[in-house]
Amino acid sequence: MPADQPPIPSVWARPQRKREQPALTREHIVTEAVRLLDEEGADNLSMRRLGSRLGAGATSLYRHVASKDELLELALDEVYGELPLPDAGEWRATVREVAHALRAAILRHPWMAAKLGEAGLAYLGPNVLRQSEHMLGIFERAGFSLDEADQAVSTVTAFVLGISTSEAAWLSMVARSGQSAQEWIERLWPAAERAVQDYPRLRARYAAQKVEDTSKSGDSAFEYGLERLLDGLQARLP
Amino acid sequence: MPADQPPIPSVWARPQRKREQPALTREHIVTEAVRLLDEEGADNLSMRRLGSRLGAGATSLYRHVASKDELLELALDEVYGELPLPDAGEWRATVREVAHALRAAILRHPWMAAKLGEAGLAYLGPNVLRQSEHMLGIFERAGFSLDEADQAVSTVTAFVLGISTSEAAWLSMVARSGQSAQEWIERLWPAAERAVQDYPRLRARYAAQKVEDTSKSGDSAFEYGLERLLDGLQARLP
DNA sequence: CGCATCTGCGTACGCCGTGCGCTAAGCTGG
DNA sequence: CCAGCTTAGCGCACGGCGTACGCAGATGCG
Repeated sequence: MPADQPPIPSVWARPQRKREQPALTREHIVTEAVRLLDEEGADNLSMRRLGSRLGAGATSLYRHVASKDELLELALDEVYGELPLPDAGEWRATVREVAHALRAAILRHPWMAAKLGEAGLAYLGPNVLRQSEHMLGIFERAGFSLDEADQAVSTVTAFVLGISTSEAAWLSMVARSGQSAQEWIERLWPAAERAVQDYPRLRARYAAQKVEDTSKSGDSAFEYGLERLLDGLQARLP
Repeated sequence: MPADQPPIPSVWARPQRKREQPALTREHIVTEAVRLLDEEGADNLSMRRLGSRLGAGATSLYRHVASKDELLELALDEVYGELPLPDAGEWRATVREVAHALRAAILRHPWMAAKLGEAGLAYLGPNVLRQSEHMLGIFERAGFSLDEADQAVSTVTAFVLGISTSEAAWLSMVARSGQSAQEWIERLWPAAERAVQDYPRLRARYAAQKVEDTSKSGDSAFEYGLERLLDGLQARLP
């Protein structure tokens, strides 16, 4: 380490970065965190790594964010902000649109599912609140009481979260492995075949899924469940 | 550190623990891990802590378990083993029973929800497989094709997982805080009130929930959603 | 200009998961 | 009964983690 030089009395040599923009903003940090999570997965988000991506030290982030957990809550709410607030005529179509959008967001950001599982939905992010209010409105206008609309929203959200979580876990696993989904299936196949051999129904299912396109079968399972749910809700209306 | 003593040539002094039972078994480790998770939450499970609970060093566990992740998969499957495989007459009642049992297991072991979110359901634990096969059978006997039974199982499971995950996250948060649920609500109240004040429907909902028993309202939301889902599925049968 | 305030950072602490190589206990074949 | 091999458990060490703390420089205010 060289001895610290005497300061050079020149305007040009002076550091002079005069905080044109504060260089580190909560917003900036959160959007970069989302990027890092998307690109490298939840395991690879550390304050040090995030800091260095922003050209800053790890502990500098703590000026803008209380803890890593808080940062993750912010990231979650950020993604919720991507969701639309559609308001078409027919309630089923509207709910369908929101449900599809939520699932799409989770599949775009697979780390979301696990984090939602830890944080729950009670954490009061403004975008989450806005989305909830909006969905309550949709069901109320469809003819549900506020009480029942609340339960309906919980039900639909739970279904979307639950089914997308499984898909997201699968996506994360494949992404971590660095292989393609097809390769991963091939590799898993022998173990899976052995595991299900005592279960005739599972065996038939696995065999069928081997030849299917994985993402297509996810789509159809999602749509099937969503329609059943909407059917069940619709039956409550006069 | 004292110099190592010369060995005492007596039968009684010799260590003599002759591996009556191997003292550390995969089974033993997994059940203790579940206990630790239940008592202290997922954040407080570390290999060192688990080891010391078993009177062993942290790295000794690795003789029986490949990694912490694998241990968690084993713990998950262990809990799945608690679930019943009911086989009564009416399919709705049977599905209801399984759904309630799964939710109860998640609420008993709140760490499960988050771990399921990371691992997905594709991890081939024998107890998970048995449960899946059983549910496929229930729906098939009810009159669904195997194809549709598979989607129905996914749907019901997704709903139960999704809604229980939210409840479990809430329970974990309360447990971590060391306070009672009621105290926690009181403390959160001012912030919540401020957050929802621009959203009339949410405001009404929050106000109503303040006086309700939290676990009761969880029960009723669960039952509502489950019945709607079963209604929607039943409509597919002749 | 002087001072209070705020931002970023270096250092450090106590954890974590886990790879590696040692010891000693049991098993096996002669 | 011995020699050799397998195996369970452990101590140590490495690199990484979240984050508390206090300093240094820049900024904004009187």
